[in-house]
Amino acid sequence: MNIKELLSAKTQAAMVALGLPADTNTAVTISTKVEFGDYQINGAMAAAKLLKTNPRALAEQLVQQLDLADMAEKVEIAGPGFINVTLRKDWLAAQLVGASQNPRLTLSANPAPQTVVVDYSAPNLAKEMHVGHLRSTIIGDAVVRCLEFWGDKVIRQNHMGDWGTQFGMLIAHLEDKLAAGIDLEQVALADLEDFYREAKKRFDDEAGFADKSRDYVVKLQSGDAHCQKLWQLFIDTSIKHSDEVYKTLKVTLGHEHIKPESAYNAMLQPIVDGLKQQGLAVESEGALVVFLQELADKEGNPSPFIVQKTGGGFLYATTDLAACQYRSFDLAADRIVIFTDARQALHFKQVELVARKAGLLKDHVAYDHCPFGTMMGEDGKPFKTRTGGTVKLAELLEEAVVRAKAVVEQKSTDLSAEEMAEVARKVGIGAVKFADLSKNRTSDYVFSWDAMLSFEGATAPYLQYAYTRVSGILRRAGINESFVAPLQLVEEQEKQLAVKLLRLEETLQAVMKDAVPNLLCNYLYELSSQFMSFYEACPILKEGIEPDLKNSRLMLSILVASTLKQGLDLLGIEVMERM
RNA sequence: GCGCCCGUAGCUCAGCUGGAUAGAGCAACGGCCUUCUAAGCCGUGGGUCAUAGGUUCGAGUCCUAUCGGGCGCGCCA
Repeated sequence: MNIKELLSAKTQAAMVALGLPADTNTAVTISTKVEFGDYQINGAMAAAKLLKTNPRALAEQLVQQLDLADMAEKVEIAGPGFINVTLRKDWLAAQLVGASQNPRLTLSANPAPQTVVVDYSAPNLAKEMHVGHLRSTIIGDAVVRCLEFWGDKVIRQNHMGDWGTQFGMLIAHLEDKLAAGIDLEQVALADLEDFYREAKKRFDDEAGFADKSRDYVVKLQSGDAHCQKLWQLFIDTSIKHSDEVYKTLKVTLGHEHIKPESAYNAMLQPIVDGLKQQGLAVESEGALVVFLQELADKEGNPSPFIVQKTGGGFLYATTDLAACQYRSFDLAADRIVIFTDARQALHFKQVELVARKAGLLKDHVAYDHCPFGTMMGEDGKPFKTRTGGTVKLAELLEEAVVRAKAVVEQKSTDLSAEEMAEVARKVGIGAVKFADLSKNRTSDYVFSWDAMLSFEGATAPYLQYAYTRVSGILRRAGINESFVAPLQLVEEQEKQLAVKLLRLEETLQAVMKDAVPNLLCNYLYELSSQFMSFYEACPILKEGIEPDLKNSRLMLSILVASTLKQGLDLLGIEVMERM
């Protein structure tokens, strides 16, 4: 059910009947104020300009053409030509029938399922995951869950960084550690950051180490068995680290989704050869470069895109072209969605241009690079800890659970110790995820321990608390999701809840189109907030409530519970019956 | 130098294809627990939407310039 689409379709038909072109913008939106009804149609004003008529008169003609009697109790023209639609309560109630018994809730069927490749998380295996990796990982995962819930075929791709030049240095260092008889997991790679720092220090200071490192990169990439073995050892251990973080975050990435940079190695030379043959790549200053006139500066100097280094080495540009080919042809993607930080925006623009020219992307395939802003410190400068390092993701998550536990112990005194630990985990992790997911993807954002670990206001615990309140009612009433009763929307709070419940599809569509889960966060917060108001204003299990009204309110509560639970699940946030 | 992103309340942020009197949360202040979980609810105060022009019936949203911040621009990823 998508009320906005329904209204838009009806408006469009009415516009065509009045002689307007079929592509006229109907401009159906949600009303900004209760006085303006539930939805408003704003298209009459722009259309009037097209027909050179009076907008108010056109609005009146439109209203006469529109047949909304079944769904609207009031259709009013206001101001210069706004059409305000107030929906009928019985119509709203009818739209919700059966939703609680349907795993898709109020969603309609997906008319054209797509194959969508989603590239997200992509940690650099040379280093431990830090807070900067949070965004790509959980935004990507939320979008993936939404697409799957909607009914698209999703192929997850974890484009792990396992093939860069720093791996020569890392395996050279690892070789020496192992030679010294040090246990791999317990000592050598327990802390990837320390390991990296040690290796870097030797690379900078120790005579001969840098040369050996460079030699090892070449050997590794050309298939030398000894280097491959050491590298594999390092990669396996490093993946274990990211696995733990994924598990804690409830991120749906597994080993089967790993498609690391190294996996494209064999495709690189043929791609570069192809670019040369097509005349796209030319030699320049010893390297092979594709010059892009589309991205030229004011003087007409084209933007260079290096696909092969002097000496023959390949770069991430080449790998990303290979990824285009693999996803478009082997995986048969209709759409490719990539989550990385905004600094790579130019790079991906170049990749798409070159891939399309070279035929590495089929024409119909959408290529969406979804950037997100840089993480800033509370001083507004790029984020660094006091020691100049980064905050490890694992540490942030641990701290979140510790802080949540303190709150839970203070507020949830009638839970067992095990229940408290479980609630603390869900609240702590949920808070971190919600804090990040609820922000607009594109702007830079400020990293703050306190903001990220806040449990009051528009936070995950607020939504989780709303869920426990509904659960409490259903538990006390002795019913579960299979309970069915007719809905009667009497109070304003009840009607508003119904409208909000029916807005799930609208919200999901917007989230999937632009890969912006913050809209789902807003939606769920508003749903919870409206439920809280309903909870305060509309008693359910108290004395003197008519049985029909009580059952109707229980029905509404079940719909809120399912939508909240499902919605939070789409964000990868867990709920609980009590807290 | 050129390019991309951003600038909304004291703070952190919403604001969907341009729409009516710009919304939340935090912080501040005032109410509400013998009645479905007070991690809550109800209310008050707080804004020249960076600045100046422009397009439009209508601009936080589109265009231009300026200021401020972040980032990117040939062999790292």
